[in-house]
Amino acid sequence: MHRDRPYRPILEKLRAAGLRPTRQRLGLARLLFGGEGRQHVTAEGLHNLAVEEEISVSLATVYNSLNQFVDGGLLKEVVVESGRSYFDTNIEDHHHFYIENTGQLIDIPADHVGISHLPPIPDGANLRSVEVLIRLVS
Amino acid sequence: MHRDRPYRPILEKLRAAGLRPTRQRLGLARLLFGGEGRQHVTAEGLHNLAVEEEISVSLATVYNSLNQFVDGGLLKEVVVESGRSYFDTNIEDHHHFYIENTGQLIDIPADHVGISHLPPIPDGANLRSVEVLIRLVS
DNA sequence: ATACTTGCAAATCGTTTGCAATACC
DNA sequence: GGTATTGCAAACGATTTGCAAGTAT
Repeated sequence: MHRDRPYRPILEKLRAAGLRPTRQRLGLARLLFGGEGRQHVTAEGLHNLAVEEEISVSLATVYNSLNQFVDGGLLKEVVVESGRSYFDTNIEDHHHFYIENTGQLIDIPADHVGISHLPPIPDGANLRSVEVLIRLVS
Repeated sequence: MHRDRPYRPILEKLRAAGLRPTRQRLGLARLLFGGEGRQHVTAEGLHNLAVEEEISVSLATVYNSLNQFVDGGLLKEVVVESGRSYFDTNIEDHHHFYIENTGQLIDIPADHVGISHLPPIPDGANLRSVEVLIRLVS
């Protein structure tokens, strides 16, 4: 690859996830994790962003990359609407506001929600996550 | 309509929601709210059930009916996976366990989860709901 | 050199819709 | 009779996949 900005940390991120740092994965990762760092994106949104930034990548590759980033622990998927997937660059435990009419997602740090007790987990099951989703309309 | 079991309460439910009690809506409503009362269904699951019970109804009508039931306040939609919608006959405020590998949903009554504090709601927004989803794997 | 990745177009999945035939009031 | 509802098939939007061409190590 030609002499682009190195972005060592992003390159490392990809390697850490076991992904070859290809032109398109580097470009997408830079949009997601570099500089201003997007919080929440949809596949289509990220593709549009890439097009604006002159990063040439197909929508199929955006989908594939997002899934690989999720599998590699670089992103979390947030499900708030059936039919559209959001991806969150915040991979820590946390919660969300979802503004239904605008489709906007807003992070809520885990410690801003106090959960005082939970029911016992069904036999034989293992806890994956506890997600609080606060639906709003504006 | 021929002399089927009357199921007065179900008929009333439909009327209350402003829906004509047609053969297929009555059949579906009976599956959902009558007797054993299913908790959680998908459109396809309900359609299969209908076929088993010899209720002749098309998948399109199942989808339409489920949406009408939601609009009429007879059902709630639960979003846990993008790409598939679950419908819940429990219309009270409550939470869910979701067993990811089996796709099983389990209700948690609202008072089994203690939420001690929430962050302030963004300006100009109105609260719709607070949903706790506990993801599990078994 | 080899295995992995890409892009395109076609395929798939769940869901919605147009419209003619049918059922409800 | 007039309007709402149904069923089918076609349309849909989001996402995935097969495969030939291109790229990273």
